[in-house]
Amino acid sequence: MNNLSSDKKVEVAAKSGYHHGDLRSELLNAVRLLVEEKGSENFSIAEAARKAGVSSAAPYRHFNDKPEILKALVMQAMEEKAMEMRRVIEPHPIGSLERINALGKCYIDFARNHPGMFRLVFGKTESHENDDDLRQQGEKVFGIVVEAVAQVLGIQADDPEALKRAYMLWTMVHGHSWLQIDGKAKQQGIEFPEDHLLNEISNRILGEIPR
Amino acid sequence: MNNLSSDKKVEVAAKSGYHHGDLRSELLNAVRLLVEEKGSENFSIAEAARKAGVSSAAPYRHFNDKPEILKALVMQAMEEKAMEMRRVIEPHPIGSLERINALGKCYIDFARNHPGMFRLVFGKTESHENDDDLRQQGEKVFGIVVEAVAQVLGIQADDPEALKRAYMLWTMVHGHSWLQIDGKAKQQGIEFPEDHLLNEISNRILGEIPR
DNA sequence: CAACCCATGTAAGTGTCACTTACTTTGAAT
DNA sequence: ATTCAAAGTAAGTGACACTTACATGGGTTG
Repeated sequence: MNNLSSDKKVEVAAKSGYHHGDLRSELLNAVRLLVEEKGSENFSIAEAARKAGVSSAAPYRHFNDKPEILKALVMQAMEEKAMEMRRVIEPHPIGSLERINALGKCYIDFARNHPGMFRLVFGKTESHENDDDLRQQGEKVFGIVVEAVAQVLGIQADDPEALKRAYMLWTMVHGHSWLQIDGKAKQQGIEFPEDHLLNEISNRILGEIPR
Repeated sequence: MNNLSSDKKVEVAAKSGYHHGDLRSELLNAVRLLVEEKGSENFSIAEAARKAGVSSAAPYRHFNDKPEILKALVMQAMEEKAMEMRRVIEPHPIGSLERINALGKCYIDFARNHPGMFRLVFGKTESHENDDDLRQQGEKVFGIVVEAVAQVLGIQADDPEALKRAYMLWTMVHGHSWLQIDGKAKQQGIEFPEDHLLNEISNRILGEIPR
C-alpha cells in the first residue's frame, strides 16, 4: 500500500552519508533476504543493519524490536499474496474446481519458493497472534478461499458449511506445505505429483460423499 | 518409560557434589521442560545447565551442540509416540475407521498438549533432516498409519495407494495441528468440533468418491 | 592398597546478539 | 541565521553458544 520502493537506496531523499534517506524500507528489503536465507528465527537485526550500511543501533529508530520488523514484513507479504490469489483465480470460471486448485497451488508454491517468508507469514511468531492488523489481513486472504468454496457449493459465503469446507482444504494445503518444506515427506519417501494430489483433495472435500 | 525421575538430582549414583552421577538424563529432562516452556528455538543450554545445578560448560561433555541435545529428545519422544499409537488403535477392530480416527486424535492431542515437543518432533530442526536415525524412527511411526489405512482399504501395506491415502490424512491432521497451535484457526474464528471434523475427513479420504 | 588415568566437572574467555543510553549530525521550519 | 527534532553513532549491558585449559575423584590396575 505504502512503500514498495524498489532496490537499494535510490530516489527520494538521497542521503548525505550520514542520514540514510530511506532506511526503513531498505531494512525491510534486507530482512526479507535474511529471513529467506536463515529463517525468521535466526536472522539478526545487526546483520540487516550491516547490509544496509548503518550502525547496529540505527534500526531501532524505525522499529521497536524484532517482532515489529517482522510484522511490517508480514503485512507487506500478505497484501501481495491477496493480490496474487485474486489474479490466479481470475482466468477460471466462477464456481469451478479449477479456482480451488489454483488457490491451492498458489499457497503451496509460496511455501516452496519462499519457505522463509512462508514460515513467517503462516507460522507462529512471538506477539503476532493477537495482533489485530494481522488478523484482519488474514481474514482478507482466507476470505478469498471461503468465497471460492461457497461458489463451488452453490451456497452463501457466510454459510458455516462454506467455512468448514474451506478450513478442511486449508488444513491439507497447509499440512502439505509444511511437510514439504520441513523435508518430512521426502524423508519418508513420499513424492506424488502435486497437481494430481490437489485435484483429488478438492474433489473429495467439495464433492458429495455417499454416507 | 525410562526415567521420569522426579525433581532434582535424586536416586542413582548420588553425586559427591562434583561429579553429578546422571547429568545426561537430567539435562534431557530439563531441556524437555524448557522446550515446552519456551519452544525449541528459544531454550538455552545455559539455562538447562543452571536447572541441573552444573556449570554452563558441563553439558558439552555429553552433547556436542544444541541440535544433538534436541535429537536425543526427539528420539525419546518418537519412541514413546509409537508406543502410544499402538495402544490407542488396539481396542478398535482391524480395518475400522475408528482406528484411523484414534490415530488422528492421538496426533492432534500431542500437538495440543505438548506444543513445544510437537514442534520439535514434527517441525524442522537444523541438521535433523538428513539424520538417518530420525528417518528410521519416523518410518516406524508413519508405518503404523499406513498399515491401518491399508487395512481399511483392504489392500497391502506396500501398495502405493495406501501410502498416498495415508499421506493425505497426514497432511490434514498435520495442517490442523499447526493451525491450532499457531493460533491461526482461532484467529480466523474457526472452531469446529474436532471429532466430527476428523471423522468427516477420514470418511472422505478413505471412502469411494463418485467421479 | 597405592598410583594412575580418564570421564566428567569448572573457570575464564571469545565472538555475537538484542536492546539501551547518551551524544552527534543535519535538513527543514521559523 | 537559529533552532529543533528526526535519524544517525559509539559504547555499554547482560545473555548465549561454544572453546580451552585446568581440576577432581571413582574405577581399574599393578
